[in-house]
Amino acid sequence: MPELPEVETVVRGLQKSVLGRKILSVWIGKCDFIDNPTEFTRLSGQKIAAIERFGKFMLLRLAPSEVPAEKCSGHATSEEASLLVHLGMTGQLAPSDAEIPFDKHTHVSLTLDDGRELRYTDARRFGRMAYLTAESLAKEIADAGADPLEVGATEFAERVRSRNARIKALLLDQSVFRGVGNIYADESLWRAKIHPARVGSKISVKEAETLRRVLQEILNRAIVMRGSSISDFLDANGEPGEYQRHHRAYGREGKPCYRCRTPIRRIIVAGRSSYFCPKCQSAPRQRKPKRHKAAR
DNA sequence: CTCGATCCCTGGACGC
DNA sequence: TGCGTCCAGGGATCGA
Repeated sequence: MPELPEVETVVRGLQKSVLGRKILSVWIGKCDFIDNPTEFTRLSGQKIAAIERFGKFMLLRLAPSEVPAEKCSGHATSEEASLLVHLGMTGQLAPSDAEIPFDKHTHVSLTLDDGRELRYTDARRFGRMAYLTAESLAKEIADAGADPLEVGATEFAERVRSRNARIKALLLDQSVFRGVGNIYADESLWRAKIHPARVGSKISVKEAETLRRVLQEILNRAIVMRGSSISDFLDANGEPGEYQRHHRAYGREGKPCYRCRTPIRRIIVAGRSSYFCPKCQSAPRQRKPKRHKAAR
């Protein structure tokens, strides 16, 4: 499942393989995951001028490809557009030789000026694509949370401690921090010894800083290892990542904690599986007064 | 504001 | 082999 490190890995691969290429034509299959499929015709003739990661999104910045100098006098129409890509759970964006047949779940294919095709393949179609004008891009950016790799101690603590939602929910909330998903949320909480059901406002400044530090360490380390391949994540070269070998909590239900050997437990927090060590990550003192649950 | 529930979607695991 | 069932999960949305 692509989170920040996986998306960063794909972006770096695409920067090497398709940056600067011109898009000659567009093919679209199923398009229920595309905001505005009819706009995709505008991709033709544009150049991939930059490729960036924004949270879990990839942003392919487009630029009108050069026109013979004498012909372009106006050039005012060039409102900079972008192609937004979210890989969802099973999305892949990678160049492919044009002769290779489409995968069963290839839904978008952009023919490039070097004969290859940049293909989007996504079995579950939990991803998202959109052709964004500068204006709609600005709105996407305005709605996003802080970049977890760049956020400072003060802002991190503020974003956590000003909320009454559980820390797990806050980490997953893309309007709080952009790019963190279930794996890296659990991994960072385990490392910081914070229970996933702790309420944000009850996290101490010290704990928040520990969490920020380990989250950044984990994300950076995972980027170096080219992400975690849990289900079917492959980078832009079709290769899996390695970070899943370093998971300490995620997916380890019943297995011994790497610190204290206590079996890792799995509970649902914020509607998501949450793996944690019941000994290292002590439960919040006061749970909400849930009548039947409290009785024992 | 925060929560849970529901939906989207398919493949993989599992039971029979 | 082939069903049926359950589960995974990011995000949108809706009602409590």
